[in-house]
Amino acid sequence: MVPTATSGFSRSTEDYLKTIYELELAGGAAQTSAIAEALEVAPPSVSGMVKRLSESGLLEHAPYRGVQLTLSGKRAALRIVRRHRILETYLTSKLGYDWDSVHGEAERLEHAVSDGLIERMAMALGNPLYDPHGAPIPSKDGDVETPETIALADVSVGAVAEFRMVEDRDPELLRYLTSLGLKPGVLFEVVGRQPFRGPITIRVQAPAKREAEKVIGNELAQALRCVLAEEEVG
Amino acid sequence: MVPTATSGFSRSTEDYLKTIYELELAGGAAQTSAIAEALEVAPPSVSGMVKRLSESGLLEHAPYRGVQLTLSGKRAALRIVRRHRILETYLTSKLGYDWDSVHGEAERLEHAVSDGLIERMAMALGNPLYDPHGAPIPSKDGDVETPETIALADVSVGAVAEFRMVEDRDPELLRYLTSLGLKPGVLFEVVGRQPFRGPITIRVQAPAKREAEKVIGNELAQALRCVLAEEEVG
DNA sequence: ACTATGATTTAGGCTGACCTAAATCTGTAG
DNA sequence: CTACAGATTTAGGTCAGCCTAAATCATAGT
Repeated sequence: MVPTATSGFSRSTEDYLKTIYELELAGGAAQTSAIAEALEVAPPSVSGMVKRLSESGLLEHAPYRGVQLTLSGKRAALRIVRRHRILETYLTSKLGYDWDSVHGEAERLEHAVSDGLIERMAMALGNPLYDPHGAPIPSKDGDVETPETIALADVSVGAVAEFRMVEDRDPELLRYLTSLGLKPGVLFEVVGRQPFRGPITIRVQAPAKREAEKVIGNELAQALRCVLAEEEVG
Repeated sequence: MVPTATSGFSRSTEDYLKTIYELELAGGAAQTSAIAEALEVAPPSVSGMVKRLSESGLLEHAPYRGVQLTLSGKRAALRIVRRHRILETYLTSKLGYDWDSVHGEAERLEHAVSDGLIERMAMALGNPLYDPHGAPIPSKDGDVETPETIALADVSVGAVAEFRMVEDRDPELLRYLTSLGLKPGVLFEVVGRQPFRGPITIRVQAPAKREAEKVIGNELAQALRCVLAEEEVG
């Protein structure tokens, strides 16, 4: 009678929609196996749920091909993404959480908070545009920025770039970035790169600190989204 | 795999435990029908759940007689009560909610927040002892005050008393109390009472305001928990 | 053009939590 | 002491979401 979540959809439905949305962003149509892996569920469970979701008009299913959110599916997904990111921002700004520990909390709360509470949190935060990991927060009516970023691994040697964004899922990775002084907004210069997908050396521009050089493995450097810094005029 | 709630119990289980705890407080052993009514569920559903809960050791069931929480059941129930009341307090103090609109929100969130988040909220509030409706907040390890209160309906004419506490479930009732100037901590004098369970007239001691008289129906007056004010010495 | 491999779906089952209808118990009133 | 009313439990069914095992499809490589 009283649904678990506040959308009229079940918690499970909300999780599927969000996951599918994120997979679509990362690469076209979401495959059954990718959804299954992301949700830690067996592939047949995905087939079953996909059938229900497509009967509800939330997505379209081309059998054996993949799945695509409809407009209403995308709306519902973006609503969850907004909640998730506002929650993460609120927890870090107002309750002293570190950026590496907010994901799990937001993952549960995103289904339980009312729209009204989310808007109050957003208001209390001054309607932020980015979450603590640099991800853009969708607006209430479902518009999201899709930032043009490149992987740190692709910044050329000698260039100065700004670290903008990283996935929020891996606490260890985030703690490691903290230890490197890397968080969204930080500028760094690429001072070297080893061949054969080798590690990259950067110099982080820490304010009023010695600018130590840091070495970053290629795999990690693929996950760090950056934009090239504007050249100073003069 | 990942449970809905953070206790290892299902949301439903948590709701049953909390409800049974509250019914026990109000009058000995909780009856099946009372649980069913409180949870808006059919009586056979309660029988079924009670069986599962007693198999889990959370309560003892005397068939046809009623149900009583075990120690571990009570612990789990008090944990939810604590969460509920801290959430209500947080929402009113930090996010501008009125006391009439926090119950539903807390009802959903109490199952989803982590223990850590609850403690952070409690900390941010300065570890409050009462929620916005005057109900005592159980400690982390499950101690609760059981305040000695009497119904406003039982305060004798001429006496001065302090309004202490009211149930949080009925938003309309709470808004009505607001319109009367009644909230926990407010002092009032009983200036009259009509016979045959008739209405009661009180004078609320509003600071720096004209002390208008208010008339309160007997049924409402039963719901308002009060303590007699200490006599001023002198 | 065919076949093997991997992805996907179908088939068939389970569990928690709910329901209605029918049976059974309890306590009270005569 | 019995019978009945009301409360409770049992019986039997549904639904969402998950599972494993088996069948089916898509495609890449010969």
